[in-house]
Amino acid sequence: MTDGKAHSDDTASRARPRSRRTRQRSVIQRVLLEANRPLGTQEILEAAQAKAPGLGIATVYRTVHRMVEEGRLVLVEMPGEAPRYEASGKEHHHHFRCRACDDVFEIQGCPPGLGNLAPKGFRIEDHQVVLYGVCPPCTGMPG
Amino acid sequence: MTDGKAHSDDTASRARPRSRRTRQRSVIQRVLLEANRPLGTQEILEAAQAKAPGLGIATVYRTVHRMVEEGRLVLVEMPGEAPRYEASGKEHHHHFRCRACDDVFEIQGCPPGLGNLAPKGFRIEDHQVVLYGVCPPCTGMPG
DNA sequence: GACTTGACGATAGACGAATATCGTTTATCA
DNA sequence: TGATAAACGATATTCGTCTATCGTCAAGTC
Repeated sequence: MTDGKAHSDDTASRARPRSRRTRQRSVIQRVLLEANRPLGTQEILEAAQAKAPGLGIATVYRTVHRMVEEGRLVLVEMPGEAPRYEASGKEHHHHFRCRACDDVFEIQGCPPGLGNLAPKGFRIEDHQVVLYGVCPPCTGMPG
Repeated sequence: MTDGKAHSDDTASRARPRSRRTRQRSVIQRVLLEANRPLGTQEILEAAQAKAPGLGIATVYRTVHRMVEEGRLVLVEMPGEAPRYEASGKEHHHHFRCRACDDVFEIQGCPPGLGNLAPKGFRIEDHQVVLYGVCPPCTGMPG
């Protein structure tokens, strides 16, 4: 570090260059925050390009990383798949992955007794539950 | 395809060439079947090389794939990590991942009520539970 | 409107995991 | 024991994901 906190704009993290509000950035943010499910980079790219033609994959990565750093986005990893991202600040929840459309949905709630699963000696700090099956649209049922 | 099934050796799967019992193969199999936890390809390689110096990574992949095809091994995927493999035929179980040593352990049992987690309309076919924390050796406790 | 520089798009490169290739070794069996 | 081809080790190649680079564009500011 050089002179550290220069004057004011010195929030929690480091003094990052003042960010600009661009069309691409707001589109990507809107896509992510309005989706009620975790999206992968390719999904984000396609959804964003619908609203901002020409938008490139590098911008998706740049924006996603920035949002994660800012704490507005959370990384969601499903076994054997590329990372997805979802809006942060939600209540504790898990995910459901549809085997028909490959989309991932949020599942509220949490099975009880998870803390007692591991035998004595294991210190459990966290957990993750993934459900697999078919989502309502793919079963032909309404939401 | 040419003439299809030629004469006899036409079991359930395709007619695979008669397999040979080599030192490398038995070492890898033993490593996997004796480990009571899922192993990654690198782990397998290192463990196997201890008993069969010079053993190469290609042989690990070859053997693992063969064992999966044969149904003797099961693919275990943890979020955001490379595949692991464990002996098949075990009872339904889940996994615990130690954040200190990165090893993955089997956890017997299964939290109740998983089938009721998803809202109406979702057809749940399967599930996976991953626990994170610190394993007994890493906490300094005995097994 | 002009300037500064953060952000953009395109794309080459890095990276780790997995596969394909190929000459050599060796298990198997007549 | 000798012939045959499965299996081997080494390594080049591929693959998907992500990062770095760079010339251009445009948001923010005076």
